[in-house]
Amino acid sequence: MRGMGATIKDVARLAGVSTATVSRVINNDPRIAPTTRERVVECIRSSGYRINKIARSLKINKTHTIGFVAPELANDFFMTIAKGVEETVAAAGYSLLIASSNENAAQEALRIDLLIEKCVDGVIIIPATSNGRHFIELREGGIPVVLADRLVSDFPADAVLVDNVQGSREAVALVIEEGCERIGFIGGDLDLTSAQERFKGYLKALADHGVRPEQAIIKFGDFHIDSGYALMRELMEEPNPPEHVFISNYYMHIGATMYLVDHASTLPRVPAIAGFDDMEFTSLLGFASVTVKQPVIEIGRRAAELLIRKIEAKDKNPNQPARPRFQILRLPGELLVRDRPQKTILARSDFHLQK
Amino acid sequence: MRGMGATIKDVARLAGVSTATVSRVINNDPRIAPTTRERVVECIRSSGYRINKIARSLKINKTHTIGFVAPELANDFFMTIAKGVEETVAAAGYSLLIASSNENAAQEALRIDLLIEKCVDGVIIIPATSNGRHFIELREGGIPVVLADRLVSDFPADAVLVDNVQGSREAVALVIEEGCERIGFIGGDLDLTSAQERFKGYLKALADHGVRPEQAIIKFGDFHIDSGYALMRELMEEPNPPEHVFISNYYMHIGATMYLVDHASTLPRVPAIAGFDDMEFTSLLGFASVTVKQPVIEIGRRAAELLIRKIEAKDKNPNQPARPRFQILRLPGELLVRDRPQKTILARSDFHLQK
DNA sequence: CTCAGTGATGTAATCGATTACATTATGCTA
DNA sequence: TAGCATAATGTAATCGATTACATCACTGAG
Repeated sequence: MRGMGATIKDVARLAGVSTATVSRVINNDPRIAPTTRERVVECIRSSGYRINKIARSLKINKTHTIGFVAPELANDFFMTIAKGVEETVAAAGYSLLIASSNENAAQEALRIDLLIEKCVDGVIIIPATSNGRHFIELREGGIPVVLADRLVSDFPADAVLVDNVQGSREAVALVIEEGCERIGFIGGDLDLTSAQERFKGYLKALADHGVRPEQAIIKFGDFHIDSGYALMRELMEEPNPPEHVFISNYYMHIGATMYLVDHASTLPRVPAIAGFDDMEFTSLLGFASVTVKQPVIEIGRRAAELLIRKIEAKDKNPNQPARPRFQILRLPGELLVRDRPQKTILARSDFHLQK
Repeated sequence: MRGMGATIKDVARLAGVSTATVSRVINNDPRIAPTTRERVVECIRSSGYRINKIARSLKINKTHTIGFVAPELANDFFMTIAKGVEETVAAAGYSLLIASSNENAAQEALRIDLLIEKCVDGVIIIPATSNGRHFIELREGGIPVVLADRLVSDFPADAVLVDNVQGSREAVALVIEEGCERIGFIGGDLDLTSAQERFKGYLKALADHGVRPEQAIIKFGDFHIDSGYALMRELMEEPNPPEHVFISNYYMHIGATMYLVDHASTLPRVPAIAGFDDMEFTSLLGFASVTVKQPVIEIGRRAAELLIRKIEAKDKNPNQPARPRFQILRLPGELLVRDRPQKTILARSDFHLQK
């Protein structure tokens, strides 16, 4: 913290006024005489005074800080949401206290405790698991919450996320309509609502077209690169592998692609991939046919807007809002159709370490 | 902020003790009688009391918060540094106030002002530009600073970064030793020290081997995908394009690869790429020969450790540390050698929007 | 028995702001 | 010119903790 900066008292003494007057100048209270204001402003400058927002927060009971909890920081998807959030809250005069839950409900609970103690004005959470029991402490503390990307059980709340069912349903439908009915599925842990919903969309698309789902070519893992790699292997080692695979997240898509690149030469037929998520590098993944592009930044922006609205509503009317219904905003995904799956082969080489 | 939570006063009343006693219990002061402690603890639980760290911070003049300023949030490299920082500071009991400078010195200055006013205990900055004049306000406020990844002029400070010169020098040397002397260069804005240093390493490697640099195949841009794409085009449109190109950052490497993929069929010869940075997706970039892998998380960890040491030193001895010399920690990069540049072609297709 | 020492707890000032309320000065009306 | 509205500023309580110092009870030494 600041070592020995001037305080409001120092400025007051210097300007020969009371601290109340200085405070009013700082806060642009209109009933300060222009000449006084000028003198105070000058003293503020000459003393190098800077407001201490900790003191201010204590008094006005508002920190202008919002908490953001994500399962992981080094993750393009989550951090693009964070970017949307930061943009939006910064424009509204808030700053962002960020915490990683490390994909772990216990750590998530700890981080939330900390945010509460630090008196954040609101919180945006990308839940680590489907377990939201520990979020109720926020509610008890009267802290507005908005969830992003995923929902949780035990804790109904406002949330902003993509329309997962619709997205995967459309992508899979498109593949079927192009003439391929046997579509494999690679998905994330069904504990996560996003994984559930994307699976549901897949099943719906099949049902819409009278296609019966086939156990053997439906695989679940955990939304990470390695899992995508492993599951694509499992699929390709089936007696009768599918010619098209729907992969329900970006990182699994990458892992699966890596597997195909590594084994392209030995596979009888390289499948095409329909994928959920279209991120910065998706266009480099050689086997993609269709992808569902999430409006990722927009998810962050909307979540932040919603949160700020809630905070300001609460500021105006601090007694029970008792709003009984929560708002779940499902933004539409965008279907990106690529050329027919390429026949060319993507190159990948493992490296060996030198020296 | 919290609506109506119990305060230390409420707990004190409930337990029939003074607030001092409650505070001592909270802070594990040993001279509290076991029976009293028990009673107070029970009252804390039953009242749902949580400490208000804002009030505490005001009194003890320490927020246990550190600021982190990066040029961009949705960036794998910066956020991997952030991950290392978060891990480390969280373990030491600090939390992270994060801000994006949007690659813009003016915004950077604003964010730093805000961090000062919020009384952070220290700051880690990945500078947006080489201009560090606005950092001196931190010094004046007595706030410890550590820079990461880049240095700035006008503000000598502790810093943690990779050894850029050494990394690019080794990578380029390796290419030369493999028999290719005409190596193109694609680099970032020389305003950034990282861009400067990597260029310097390139030149040094050439000089080491008696190779004269060739203006026409040395191109500068801005460390982004589009710039990499554009510069690779420029290079390939030279009358006599090089057969090997050194690209001095991850995103430019990606952009350049995209250009090559898009134009592989029309190019007389697709160059191999030696690159600075080896990130999650580098192995998917088909033309890489050698890459310099930065210890990215480690940069974040070390920066955080250094900062925390400085903070704690200052806590112990708040008067002028006046340490005259700053510590610049240059971590070694790791050279990753891939198989010879692939002859296979990576596939990429642009998409068209449907519906 | 007295008194110093020790342990447990309380009193009250303090951190740096904000703000309700009080006070004073000023101008305007009748 | 009295009287009152209004403008400008000051006084002091307050936010919720921490902590130096004071107090008090008890123990054991002399």
